[in-house]
This record gives sequence, C-alpha cells and structure tokens, in this order.
Amino acid sequence: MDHNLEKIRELISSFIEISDSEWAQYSPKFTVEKFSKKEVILCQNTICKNIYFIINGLIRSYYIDDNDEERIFHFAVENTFATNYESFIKGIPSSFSMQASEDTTVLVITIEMVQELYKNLKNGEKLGRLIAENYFFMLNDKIKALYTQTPLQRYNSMNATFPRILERVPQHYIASYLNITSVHLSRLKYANKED
Amino acid sequence: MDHNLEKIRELISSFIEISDSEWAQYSPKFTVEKFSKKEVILCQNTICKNIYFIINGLIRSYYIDDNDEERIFHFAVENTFATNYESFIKGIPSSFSMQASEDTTVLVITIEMVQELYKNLKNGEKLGRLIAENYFFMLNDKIKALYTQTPLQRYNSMNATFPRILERVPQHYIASYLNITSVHLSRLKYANKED
DNA sequence: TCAAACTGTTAACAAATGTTATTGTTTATC
DNA sequence: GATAAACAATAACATTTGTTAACAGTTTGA
Repeated sequence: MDHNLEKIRELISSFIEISDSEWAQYSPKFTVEKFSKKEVILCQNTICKNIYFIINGLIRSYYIDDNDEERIFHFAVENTFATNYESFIKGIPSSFSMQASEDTTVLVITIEMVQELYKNLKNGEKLGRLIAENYFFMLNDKIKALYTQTPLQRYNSMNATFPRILERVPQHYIASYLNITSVHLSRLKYANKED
Repeated sequence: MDHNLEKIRELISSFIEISDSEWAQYSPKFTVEKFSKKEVILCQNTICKNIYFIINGLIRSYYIDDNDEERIFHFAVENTFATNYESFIKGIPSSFSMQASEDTTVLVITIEMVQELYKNLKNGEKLGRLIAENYFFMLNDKIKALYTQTPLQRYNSMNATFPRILERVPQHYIASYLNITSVHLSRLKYANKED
C-alpha cells in the first residue's frame, strides 16, 4: 500500500509543503477498506464520517428525489476522492448516497485525521483551504456545463472528465448523470452518429 | 460606511476570531464603489480582480453560451458577495460576466487584501478555508436543486433564496436562471395558479 | 447450468418545452 | 410629454424529451 500512500503524499505536496517527519506521523493512520460491487458506502441522511481515496474501483454518488428516483451526479474513479464533504465537515446528515459501482478498494481518511491535519500540520489550514477551493472549482465547472451545454455535448465530453467511464457503467447511469432518460440517451447517440 | 464595515467584521467574526488591532489594520483598506444600472462589472474572459460586498443593489452573473445567449446562474443581493472566486483566486480569465441589475453600491475587496489577510491574519488561512467551504456548500445546494427539482419547484423556492427577487428583476432573467424560456415560465406560472 | 434479472434499442404515443409572432402595457430616454 | 425600447402574456405550431411497452442479447447468481 506504500505506493498508494505515496500518491496521497504527492497530492498533498501539490498543495503545500509537508516534511518527512510530518508525513511519518500521519501516514500510518490511513487504513484500507474494500467494498464489493453494489455495496452502499454512504446512505442519504446518515453522517459521512470518511473521505475515501480510490485505489481501484468506481463509486457513484446520487440523490434520491421526491419520486424515490436515483439521480446520479458524480462518478469517482481511481486516484480521486469520494465523500460528502459538506456532511463530513459539518457533521450533518448527508443529502446523497454513495454506492460502489464495481468492487472497490479505498484508503480511508477519517474526520479525526482531517481535523488533526488542519490543526497541527504546519500548513494545515492552508491545505484545507486549497482542498475546499478545489472542490468549489469542480462544482463551478459542473454548473457551467449544466447551464451552457446540451445533454449530448455533456455526453461527448464525459470521456474527458471520466476516462473510459462509458465502458465501465451501465448506460442508464450515464443518462441519469446527464439528467435525461436512458431511452432518450439511446436516441441521442443514434442521432449523433447520423450527422 | 462604518455601518457596512461592521457587517463585514461580523461576517468574518462568524468564521474566526479577529482582534480589534487586526481589524484596525485592515478595515481602512476597504473602498466604496458605485455601479449604475446595466453597468458591466466583470467581463467574461477578463481576470476578476475584486470581491464586491453589496451594500445595496443587485448583481447578476451569467455565462455566454455557444449561441451568444446569456445564461444567468446567480443573483447577488444586499449583504452578500459578488465575484468570480475562481478567477479571483487563480488569476485566470473569468468564465462568466457580471452586471449591475440595479444601481449598486459595493465595498471593494482586492486580491492583494485577501492575500494579505490569508497570510498575516492570525487565523487567516482558516478564514480562507471557511470561505471556500461556504462557497462550495452553496454550489452543492444549487446542483442538488438542478438534479432533483423541476423548474416550477425552483421558481417557487426562489423567494426563499433571494428575498423579493421576483419583484426586482425582469421575469426573463428569472427564466434564464431557471434554465427555461420566458414564454415557458409564463405558462408555468399560469398553470401553477390553476391547481 | 439455467432461470431470473439486467441491459440497450426501438416504436408509438404523450407531455413538456422551445420558437415565432402578436398584442397591450410599462418603462426608459431625450 | 412624446417616442422608442423593454416587457409579459398568449396563441399556434414545432421540437425535444418523457413514458410505456416489446424485444433480444447479456450478465448474474443460486
């Protein structure tokens, strides 16, 4: 697992300087967890206690709407994080659920670890700021796409955002992510080729 | 203007402790600026140099899409901030424009001020983290609404998010914000009353 | 291994939403 | 105060998107 811990250290280092001794202090606290396909990782209305760094596998995040339908708004792939950051930081019930879409292995980061990092690391609060800013920038892009692009345009750009995602999840998940029905996505794909 | 500076101090104090001496050092740096109705405050593709705290007035933020159409995604009202935080923080061209929708008076916060605050204030980085987190949480709510609510539901909840906004801006601005046409919004309002 | 569940496409139809144009009203400007 | 511009409602029509159902191929799990 040292290899994956090293990836996390690199990610942190891309934000702030972290000394060998600091890293030596925190790195042993990461634990590994495995989820099997279809296992629910976070249940809407429960409190999100962890951030998961995905070593391999795929986690989808989805709201349950008023008609009890799942509305997928995110896919988390290898080398990215999956969490409800708001629920995690505030300690409030989650507004969405997360489920493993494949057998998935993660590194677990607990809220206690994060609080300690933010408080005691030399540049801890700065790290926290840069993480929060990065989350914000991600959502910024997403909102821009929702306001300015058609579902088909967003479908075509999915490969850029989530490499090979189209081959890894059922198409009706993609349709949900695009905020359209699976029948409609099937039609759009066909029309797309015709042009 | 002391009254408005006090509001900013209160907002900061709701995030971190800030001493009288610290505040005395930074508060004189805020300046007041006025924009007349329809004045463009930030132009897409230019770099956002300021955060504006709105004393009175109203600022709308909008993308220009591929068809050169304006897509409004935010209204900033009194006692809230208007900026492109990503452009501001990263110093990169803005992905959207901002325009005064009414005669508007603001307190100006420059990037130099913010960098100094984050760096030199005792809890500066923490303040930065909490601000970024708050921005993130706002967008979180917005994305949830876009994924789980109908345009009519979002119309009906606008009064909660933006008090009396429906009386302050033309209806086609609201329609743009809801991601529908003004004709369609007019129909929805009518059907809404019928039920 | 085999039945059941899942998946993607297609068709027919219904509902939602967009487009264009017209009208009367309000608002802005000189 | 007169004129032009902006605005909201409405109608007629076109297009997009959703719904339901059928079908065939695939995967899954007991």
